[in-house]
Amino acid sequence: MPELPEVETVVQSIKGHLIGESFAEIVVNWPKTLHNFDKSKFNKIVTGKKIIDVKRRAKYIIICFESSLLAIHLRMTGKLYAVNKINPDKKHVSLYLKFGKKYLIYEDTRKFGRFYLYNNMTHLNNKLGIEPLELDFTKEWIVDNMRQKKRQIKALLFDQSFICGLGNIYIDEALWHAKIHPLSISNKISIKKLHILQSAIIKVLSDSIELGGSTIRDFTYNFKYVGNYALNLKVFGKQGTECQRCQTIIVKCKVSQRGTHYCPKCQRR
DNA sequence: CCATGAACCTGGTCGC
DNA sequence: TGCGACCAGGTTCATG
Repeated sequence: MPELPEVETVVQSIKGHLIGESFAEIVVNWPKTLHNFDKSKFNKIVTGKKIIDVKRRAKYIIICFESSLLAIHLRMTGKLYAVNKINPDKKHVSLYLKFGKKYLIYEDTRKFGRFYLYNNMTHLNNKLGIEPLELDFTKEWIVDNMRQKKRQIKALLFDQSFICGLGNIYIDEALWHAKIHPLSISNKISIKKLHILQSAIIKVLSDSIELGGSTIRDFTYNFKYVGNYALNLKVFGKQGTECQRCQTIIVKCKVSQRGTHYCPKCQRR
């Protein structure tokens, strides 16, 4: 489920349920989900503590308490949602948390997702890069920082310590908008294209948030959540179809070990 | 510093 | 219908 817009969508959908409440119990079915703590540490530090905020940092969902926080990363298939009743037929429920009369369910088919427990944001802030939807992500920033690196642009955009929140879908989309080949080397891209890339990243992410994220395949959210941004995708999953700008057939290849979609005519190397 | 490949997991799809 | 190969929105670690 997880790039910035999808994570933001999750945060907005659970926030109202959680603020002001506190967790009464944790039930863990897949212990590895708890990355740097266990059930007894959770009970000491989190149980009974008031939830004062729920927010997003990069692709992490952050549940804040007075003097600690839970950071949740959905990785590939994690889903986090609030319900009034447990559904015992659900497969892949890695863990759930009871709060008030409700439950916060964490479901994860592939079991890659992780929960982290920290005192504050320092650890995450130290390893995460700039937030693309914050005001300091400017045209000057992207030009300065791309010039200092000498890397394949797609790999660089994947790097969460550089710009955070982008993933395979929105990288391909942003590069198409800016007419940049995914293998272009960061310090050789024209200033003009970098400027377009900066606005394309912001546009692609914020448009998607507005539409509730992209729901590819069957990743609907707790029945009521269906992201509609998939309708706006220009290249992701469009291999074999015509480019909307020049009618050339979109191709798919591998970059950074990931399926990569681009227009061979608009996006020259 | 940078690129590549493997590992972590399960399920869906495609070709034979 | 069955089976193997390959694919999937992410991150981290080891290796060259």
